[in-house]
Amino acid sequence: MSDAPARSSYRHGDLRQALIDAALDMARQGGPDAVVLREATRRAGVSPNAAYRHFADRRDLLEAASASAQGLAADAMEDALEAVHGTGDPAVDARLRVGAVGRGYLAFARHEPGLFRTAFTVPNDLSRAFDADKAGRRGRTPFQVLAESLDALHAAGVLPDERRQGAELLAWSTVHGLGMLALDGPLRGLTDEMLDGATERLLLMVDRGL
Amino acid sequence: MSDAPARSSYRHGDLRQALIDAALDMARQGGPDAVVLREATRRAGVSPNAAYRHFADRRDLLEAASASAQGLAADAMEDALEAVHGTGDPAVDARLRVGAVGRGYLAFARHEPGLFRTAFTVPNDLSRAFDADKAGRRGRTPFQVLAESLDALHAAGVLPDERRQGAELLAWSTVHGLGMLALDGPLRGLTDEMLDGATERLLLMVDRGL
DNA sequence: GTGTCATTGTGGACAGCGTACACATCCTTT
DNA sequence: AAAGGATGTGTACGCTGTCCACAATGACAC
Repeated sequence: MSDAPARSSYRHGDLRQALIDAALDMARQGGPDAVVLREATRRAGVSPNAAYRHFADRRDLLEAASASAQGLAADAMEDALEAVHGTGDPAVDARLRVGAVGRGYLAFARHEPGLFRTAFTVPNDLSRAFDADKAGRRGRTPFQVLAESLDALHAAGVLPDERRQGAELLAWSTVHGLGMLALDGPLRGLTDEMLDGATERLLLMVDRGL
Repeated sequence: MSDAPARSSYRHGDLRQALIDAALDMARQGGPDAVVLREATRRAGVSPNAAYRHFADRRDLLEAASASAQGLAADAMEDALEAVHGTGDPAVDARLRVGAVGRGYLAFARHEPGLFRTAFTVPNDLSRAFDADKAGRRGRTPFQVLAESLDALHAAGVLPDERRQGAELLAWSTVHGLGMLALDGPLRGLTDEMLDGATERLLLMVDRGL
């Protein structure tokens, strides 16, 4: 538990990113409420007020951390997507991919509950769902990953025209609800098996009901 | 903005309930994070530490407020249920009622966002989903209202045996997800019409997909 | 180089929070 | 009337987010 790395120069280098990293780390453990500005500056080896040169206030820092967390969520979704083995049948593949997106989302919720809540629980409207700072390693935000998988479903003829619009809402709501209920909500303490079962049934319902 | 009612006696009367009411009021405006213990004691006209005679800590107070909020959510669901006009056909009626439960849940989310988040976002596992302090005016908790409407669906023969178990998870996840996304999540700022549309499509999907 | 200046850091201060500890007041029971 | 538990008060502590004035730094014009 030594002090901070004691930067050599007066300037820090990249304080903004260091603060976001620290915030992300706290968020990982305790969710958005666990993000405390002073502690972030402490970890960066800097005085509390230094943070205000990079963020308007705590909320602002939290939003930056939330954006990063969304990027990590996107990565989890891309992971799941890459794990899909194509069958050659475009319609089947498109459906498999939509399912994978949902599975990836829920995997992220389960493996990184703190980050999940930080990503999707901090106010943040749709108009900014495409900001680059929310993108994962492949350059897509979670919303984009979902939307494009639905586009493919549409292109493959599985999802009829009149049901394409707003399909994001349905799909997202469903998996998001399970994630939230299983995390803080009344569904905590479900065994992994029960969650797996619920996940598959949910995805089946979406597949049929979209 | 006068001071507190200045209770006549040294004892308060029912401080516990007064604190819960104050907490509920704060939660109504700003959700769980807006519940501050000291402010609650101020509103009750009592010193900060008095709260500790009735609650272990802030979290404990918040949980009591959450339980009350769940009772109010149950009321909204019962309201929606009472608004259903029976058709005489048990199967149709059962389906209508399940839909009404979902609609009531989402109506509560929209009309009382702060209370909704207080009710369903504060950790709280299933094992305590039947506690009396979470019940509404008709004595049922939100979970019970849902579960019993699904029982009816099952009894009417609409929901086959093998799909009855865990059906709560599916139904609840779906509406809860929409509620959360529309509140703090990335779906804020949707117009009422869009929300209404999404709600109905979602309920339709559940009706078909359960 | 030297002077100027915006940028990015520090230090000290303040109010508000949750909570601990010691003490005061009241109600009930004997 | 005395005792004792329940419920309230007072004071205090460390922590938080944030404000203000000031200091160090690096970039650029001359």
